[in-house]
Amino acid sequence: MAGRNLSREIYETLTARINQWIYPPGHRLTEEEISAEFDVSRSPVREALNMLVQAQLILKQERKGYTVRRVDIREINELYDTRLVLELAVVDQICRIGMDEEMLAGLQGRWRELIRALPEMAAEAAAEDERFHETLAEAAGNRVMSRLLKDIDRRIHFVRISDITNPDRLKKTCMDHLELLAAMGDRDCVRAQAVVRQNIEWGREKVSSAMQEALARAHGIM
Amino acid sequence: MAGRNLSREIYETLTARINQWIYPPGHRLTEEEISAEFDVSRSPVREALNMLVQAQLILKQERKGYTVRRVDIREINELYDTRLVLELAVVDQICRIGMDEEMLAGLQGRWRELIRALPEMAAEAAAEDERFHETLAEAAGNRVMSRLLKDIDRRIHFVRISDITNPDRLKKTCMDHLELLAAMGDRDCVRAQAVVRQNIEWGREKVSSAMQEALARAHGIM
DNA sequence: GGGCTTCCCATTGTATACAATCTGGTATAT
DNA sequence: ATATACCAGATTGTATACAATGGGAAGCCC
Repeated sequence: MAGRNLSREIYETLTARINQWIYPPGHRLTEEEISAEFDVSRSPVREALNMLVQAQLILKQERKGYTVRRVDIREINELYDTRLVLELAVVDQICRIGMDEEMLAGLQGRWRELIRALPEMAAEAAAEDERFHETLAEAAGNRVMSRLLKDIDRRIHFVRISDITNPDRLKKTCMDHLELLAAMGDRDCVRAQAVVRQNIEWGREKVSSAMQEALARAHGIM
Repeated sequence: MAGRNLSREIYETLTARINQWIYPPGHRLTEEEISAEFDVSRSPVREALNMLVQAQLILKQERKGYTVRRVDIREINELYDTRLVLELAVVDQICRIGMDEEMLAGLQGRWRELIRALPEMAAEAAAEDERFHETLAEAAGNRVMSRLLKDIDRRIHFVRISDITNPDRLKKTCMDHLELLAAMGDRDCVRAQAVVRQNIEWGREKVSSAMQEALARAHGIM
């Protein structure tokens, strides 16, 4: 059973399960059990679990085991605060140095497309949204911030997914993105930052309802 | 050879060696070699190396090996930019909510002590400095930012160490910290942010000279 | 019955063996 | 002389076996 990277595959599968609450918060994971399920040895499983610990998705208690991290409202708020700070900096930087015309046009095109083809495109929208923020951070010329934003997004993924799968919310997300792009095109920093602030705060308000949805979905599956 | 956590010990030893440029950028590391040196199996070594990859200190090329990451000036600048953004947010938040009187007094006391006992205290100053920024982030009530700042500090550690070991620079660091504390005590956000900005920009200017020092130190050791 | 002790089981921590893959060089054919 | 095929060494990827630890349940003493 060798060839391609097992650790990564297992990591991604487990990540998905955690995000979908198939493994709900508090769920216990053991190396033995997972290696049995995937029919691999403990070695790659162990690496996958270590990655999940690094990604802050699970908790490791030495010699005791792994558990899916409980949702901590305060922490989610801190993540939103941090994301806000970083995105404001990114947008500020872009307004300062200006955005590549081609990139701007490309993003606008894609999001206009998306808003037109709603809600069939919803599935692709999730990935597209992550790419949007990633592209912005890169446009600002700061790969470190780009990566931090990605890490933060991963940790609030289960909340954001609600924004995306719900057609109404997705529509608002599209509008926000287009307005943000327009503001940045005009290099209007104040307006751009206002959009970002509003967008993120609006997402934050949805946290508790998103959690309920996640819980319901988890129960629906089981 | 079991009992305490070998991976962590190895990780910390290797981290120190990388920061001191005992393993200079580009240096190759192999699991076999390290396990031989520490007289342990490849398992804990492998975990330690994975941690170093996560910490962005080394690079892993699948089925080829590990190398100490080369210093990338652009990346260092991005790290400084990110650190600036986060620290400004922390200070802003503290000015907004006010700082615990006791904590403020404690920090002021310690840094006045440090500045008085210069330069004998230089050794302790390094750890004290990291604790300072950590305490601030916690005072702002955002543990996520605290952790991110810590991660960033780890990655620019070899630069910061120059600021600390050099008596003149250390003195300036102390003064900056005291002024920052004073400004935050007055809840004077503008002044506090100005101090932070100045302090970080000043550190950034020292990057290239710090790198030369690190290189010289590395050669001196060898 | 309550508290203490002891033992066993679950689980991770570590060691070792084997498989797969990449790199480089060398031999061979043209 | 050059290009190609192939072999050997180095290195990580994976599997398996054993050690150590911690927790909980059962049993025992009071």
